[in-house]
Amino acid sequence: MARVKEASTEKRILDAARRVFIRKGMAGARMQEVADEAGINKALLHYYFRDKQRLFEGVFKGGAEQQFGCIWGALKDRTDLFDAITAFVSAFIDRMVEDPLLPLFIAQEMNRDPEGLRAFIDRGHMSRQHFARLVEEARVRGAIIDVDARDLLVNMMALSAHPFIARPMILHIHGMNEAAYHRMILERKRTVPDFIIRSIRA
Amino acid sequence: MARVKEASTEKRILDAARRVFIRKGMAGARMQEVADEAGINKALLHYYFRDKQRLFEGVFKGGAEQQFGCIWGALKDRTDLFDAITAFVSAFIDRMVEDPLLPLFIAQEMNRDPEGLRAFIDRGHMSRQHFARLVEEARVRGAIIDVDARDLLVNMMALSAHPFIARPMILHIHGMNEAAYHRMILERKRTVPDFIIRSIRA
DNA sequence: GTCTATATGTAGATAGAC
DNA sequence: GTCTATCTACATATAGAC
Repeated sequence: MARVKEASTEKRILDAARRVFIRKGMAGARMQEVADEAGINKALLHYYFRDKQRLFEGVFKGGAEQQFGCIWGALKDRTDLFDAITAFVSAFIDRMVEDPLLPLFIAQEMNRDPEGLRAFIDRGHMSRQHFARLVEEARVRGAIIDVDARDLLVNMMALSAHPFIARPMILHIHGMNEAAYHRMILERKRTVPDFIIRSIRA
Repeated sequence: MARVKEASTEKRILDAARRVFIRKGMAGARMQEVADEAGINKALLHYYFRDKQRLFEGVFKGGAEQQFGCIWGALKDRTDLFDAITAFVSAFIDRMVEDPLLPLFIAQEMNRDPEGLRAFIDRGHMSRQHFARLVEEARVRGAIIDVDARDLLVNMMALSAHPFIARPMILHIHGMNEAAYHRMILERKRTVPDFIIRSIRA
């Protein structure tokens, strides 16, 4: 038992399916591609997960905490709005660097089936309430101008997520190569919070 | 000839295909659905456009001017950076209200085939150069802090496009109904330029 | 040009041997 | 549990009548 175990077949299927679904979306994903990427055979997918839909759910249901927990979590511990904004954007970008296609995938699938990935999102509810309180508190003590907390959160998510969603467009428009793009992304962990804070500071 | 003509079959196919492709993406779109929506029969699609790929190209090749011309055009005529930002965001949002699924579709398809929609994007090249000059000019005369024009443009596009791309998520996260969402979108024609300008003003 | 009917290809799903 | 072989369903594409 001291021997390092190979990842179980089920685990390898889930990992492979996750990559393929995120890369191609539900409609574009092929069971064959998942099988190939898991190093097994198509029939075995159906043995573990009855059909494509269930495989999809097996991958993404209940994975919300793992996917976004760290991002919403970054908000939770903060007592200062500006710190919260900085931590959120930084955590968001860090997470997306690991899985650059995730935001596009989620946008795609939520559009196809708004109920489907609801669990994906719900987990941050407490954190969002906390964030709204930080905004209100900062407004009361005159640290920021009068802004809508929901609008602000939309802007934070937009500025964090969009460079990943629009990656091919940005590469093309600005004639960037991989390295330049990656540099821009990393710099945005600093420039985006600055951008946001400058615009709301009283 | 004074009689009002029905839209030609080819035109109706293109219109229907456009709607279906934007709604479902290339992978998710079905020829049958296009045929139904055009009020004709599947075989006729193949008569006019040899296959699905060519239909897709027939819809989206060369349509760049129509799709984005008005947005880049909004930049072109401006001599003041702040006016340019306001006009761009406003034009972008107006355009997206007409076709709310367009930004998600483009992100999706550019990811699938980065070459495919290149023509879609290229048209704004002159406008982007003009925009970079406006940024530089504003910086020289001390109207704004030192910002990277490319980053700024990314932020403008992010703040304009993301609410459309993430619509289902925003509805869900903030517990909005259609009306509230629509109100927020329209208000963003004002709040987003304010947000941007505040953050770069010297 | 437009239709009905049909062929072809591909992907999801099952049967059954090992 | 894992494989090969096969079935079924569906989507794209074509043939041919009108």
